[in-house]
Amino acid sequence: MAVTRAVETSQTELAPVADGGLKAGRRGQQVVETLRTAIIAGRFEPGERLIESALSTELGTSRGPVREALRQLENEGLVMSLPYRGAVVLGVSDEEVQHVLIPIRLTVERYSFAKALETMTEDDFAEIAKQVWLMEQAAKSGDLTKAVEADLQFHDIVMTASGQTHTLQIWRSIWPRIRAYFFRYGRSASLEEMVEDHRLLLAALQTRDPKQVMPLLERHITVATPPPGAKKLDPGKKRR
Amino acid sequence: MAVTRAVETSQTELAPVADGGLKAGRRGQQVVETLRTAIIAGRFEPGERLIESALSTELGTSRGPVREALRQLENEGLVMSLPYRGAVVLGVSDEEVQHVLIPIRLTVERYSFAKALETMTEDDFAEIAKQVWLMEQAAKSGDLTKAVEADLQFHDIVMTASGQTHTLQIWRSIWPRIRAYFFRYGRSASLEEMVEDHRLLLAALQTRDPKQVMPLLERHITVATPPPGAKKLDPGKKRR
DNA sequence: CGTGCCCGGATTGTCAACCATTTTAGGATT
DNA sequence: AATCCTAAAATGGTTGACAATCCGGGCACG
Repeated sequence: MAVTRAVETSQTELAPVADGGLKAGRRGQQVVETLRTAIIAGRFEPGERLIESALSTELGTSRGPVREALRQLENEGLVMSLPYRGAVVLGVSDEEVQHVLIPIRLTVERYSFAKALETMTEDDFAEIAKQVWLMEQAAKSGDLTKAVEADLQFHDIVMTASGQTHTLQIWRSIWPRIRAYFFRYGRSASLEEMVEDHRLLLAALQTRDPKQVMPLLERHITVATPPPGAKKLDPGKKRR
Repeated sequence: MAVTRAVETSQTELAPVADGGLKAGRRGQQVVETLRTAIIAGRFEPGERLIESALSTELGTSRGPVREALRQLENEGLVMSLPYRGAVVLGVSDEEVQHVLIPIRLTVERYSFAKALETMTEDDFAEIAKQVWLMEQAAKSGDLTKAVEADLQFHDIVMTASGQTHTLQIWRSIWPRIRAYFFRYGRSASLEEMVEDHRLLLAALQTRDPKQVMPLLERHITVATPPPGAKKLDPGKKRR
């Protein structure tokens, strides 16, 4: 009873999200995280269809949360959904990453970090230090996923601290595609470099001096941009 | 049976969306448009709560489409929703408009217009010309709403023609807040100026020469930026 | 032999009724 | 006056059923 696929057969298994009972919280959010992780990790190919009923039985929920999750993923640019045709996984072109996603990330992070310099508390710094430490551990054991998670948290903490609603919201809708891109094609710099970047950033943040922070930040964001060689995969689009 | 309000009593009436029977299509999408228009036009105050059940009865649909609509509006930055607390209308700070939203709009439109120069067909130009004409008519009769709608379509057509999925998606998530901002505080330039801008832009596009287009585009986007004097309104946010 | 039409299965969109979970606002108690 | 408690309000999720739409394949026709 193979699920219908639009591209290839890459039989992806998803663990139910309803079990355990330990991790509470809204089902829908867990569905989002499960699917997002799966897509970013490349467990779904671009072009592949995501069928609501299939996902809901696989994840052990009803269609409601799955529908909401798909909408969320659509806003994160990981899928595109067409009326009565459902959601398909999207790819990202090299060009859009370079010319649009990275510049936007630069814009939001520059603004947010500048704001955060004025508002961050000692607790915030401590929380960030924790993420740096986690990143170090992950780097030592070569756990890319954990390192990336810490990276993510690092930036999320700073941007949350800046208290800029829209900026944060936009950032959260941008990063998943960038991550997906770097996961699909050769990744960015080495894990060690990544840790070092963040260690320096934390130190700079503590000085609360924009002149210290901004160069590091800009370098950190723009450096992780490997040479092209990417194909796009960006299924069907019609006129308006 | 006044609806519960969090800020003031601004008794807003919404026409049902289910009637008529002429305009078909997914209910949910119509709900989105109704609410978006209402918010942008300022018929809901920032801080005001949007209650699913109230909206669904007012609009004549079930809660399902309303829920999806609220999610969509959340991605457009018009509302923010917190777990078990529902959706609240958001304001936009002057600063975020200047330092984040406008720069992002610049990024996506520059890229998209450049791409479109290579791909636009005669039909596209014709469709754009139609919007310019509609804008002229609206300007003559002083119909701001219609003029803005044509403006919107103008840019949407070009960006759709460019075929850049993510860029288009991001643009659609950005413009509503910018519109809301300009509607709330004194608007941008005059309608005549707006028409002239687009007329020139269309002519420039037809030359397919980036050197002709870009200066006009950048001026068009950045010019509409009235002096500050804005308050923010950006209800409750906690730590992560 | 190709072309176009029609049909039925698959999938999304919507509805309705219901219960669980959580927040919130009063009210009672101390 | 402050605290705790309770009940109403609202959201989150479930189920089951339809309606609307898309898509692929078979069939008749040129």
